[in-house]
Amino acid sequence: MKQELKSRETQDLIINTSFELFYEKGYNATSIPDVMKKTSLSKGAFYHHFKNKHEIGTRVIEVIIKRRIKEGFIDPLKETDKNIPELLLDVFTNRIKNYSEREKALGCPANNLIGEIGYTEQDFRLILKTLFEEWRQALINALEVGKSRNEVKKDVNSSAAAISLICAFEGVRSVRKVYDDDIIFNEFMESMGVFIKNLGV
Amino acid sequence: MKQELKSRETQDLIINTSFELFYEKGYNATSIPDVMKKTSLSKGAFYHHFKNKHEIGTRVIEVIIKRRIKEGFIDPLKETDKNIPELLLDVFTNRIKNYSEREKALGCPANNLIGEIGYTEQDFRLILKTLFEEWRQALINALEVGKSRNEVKKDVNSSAAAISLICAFEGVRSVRKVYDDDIIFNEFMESMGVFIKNLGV
DNA sequence: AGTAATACATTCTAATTAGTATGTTTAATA
DNA sequence: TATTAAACATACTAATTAGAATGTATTACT
Repeated sequence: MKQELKSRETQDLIINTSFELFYEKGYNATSIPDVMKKTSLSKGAFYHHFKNKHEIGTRVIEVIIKRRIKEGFIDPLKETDKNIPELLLDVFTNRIKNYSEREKALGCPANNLIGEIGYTEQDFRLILKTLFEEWRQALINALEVGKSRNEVKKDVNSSAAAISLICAFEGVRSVRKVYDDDIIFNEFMESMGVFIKNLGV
Repeated sequence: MKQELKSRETQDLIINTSFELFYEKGYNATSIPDVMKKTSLSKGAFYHHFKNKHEIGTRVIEVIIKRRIKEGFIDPLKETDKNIPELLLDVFTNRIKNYSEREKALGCPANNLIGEIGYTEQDFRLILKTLFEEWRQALINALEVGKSRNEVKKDVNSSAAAISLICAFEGVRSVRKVYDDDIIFNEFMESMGVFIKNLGV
């Protein structure tokens, strides 16, 4: 059992380190030696636990990126006892405003991967698609709950509003990367706030 | 003079080919041999005309990507004799709906580059920033003209609306890449249409 | 206690890379 | 026409890469 624990620990270390480097330098620009140097482990350790670079890529998406979006954007939407527009406002503006400089400068890890992979890595794309779809459904559900409680306008197209929020969010994070300052970022956040408030009755 | 013409022709071929491969596979995943194999020219030709990979990267952004955004999104905004909301609707929804399958699947070249480059390629980021800023100014200007002619609501924050349009556009193109189908894409386009119509009086 | 399997480290290979050096041919120039 | 310079091609180097092969120490199992 001690061995299994050690194995898990090492795998987690490799996955976390890979995520950090993918996030900072991009997937293609990060090599396995790069990752393993940072873990202070050997290349042998890597290939003992993972088949190849593609596998660590999928693991990073499945474990880290998925968790980040779930914890930050999907799970909070399940607190449907709260007022829905306020909940959305909190998730999409307040939370984002408090991002660290690093996170603002480096953008959204999921979005970065999407940008980097063309038609090449279809596996990555499909995992991300499932994740985005889960996110979209959570938003739709929240909006529908809001409608049923008369917190959200009945004529709001939940599906369209959901996808708008996701697109807008991914969009700012990209554009913010280019600008690397908060001026346009905050300006957009205001618009986003207006948009969300307009969903409410 | 014949020599200079040939030189220009070759450079253009290398730049165009580089763009295509960067667009399809990403900047980091594309090698100089990759590019030169596709041009049917030799590596010597590349290094005769360009200093290194970084230079072709900047040239691709400065020449191809800049041109695409200017022709597709900035120049049309200068036709301010047209009704502004209609103009925006045309640029941001109609035009995009008619994108080729390839363009929809591969996303926005500028956005892809932003996703791929972290803090690494600051030079690329700065060129793109200038381009985005030009785009934003053109949008602001169009909206202001619209206000002066009473086509756009006076209480619209032109700057915020401009950045919203850019972020939304870049956002969909990312999200569309993940989904790889037109359902959410068209749904978002509708929302975008509503947003633009709401800018009008 | 002895055997096997796991968790690595070390060493290797074969491919690919960016970039250089050195050709050769064609075109411009004096 | 002779010289020079530009437009490439060919052949190289040195580094880096993914991944395999082979070692060794530690843990689990009988």
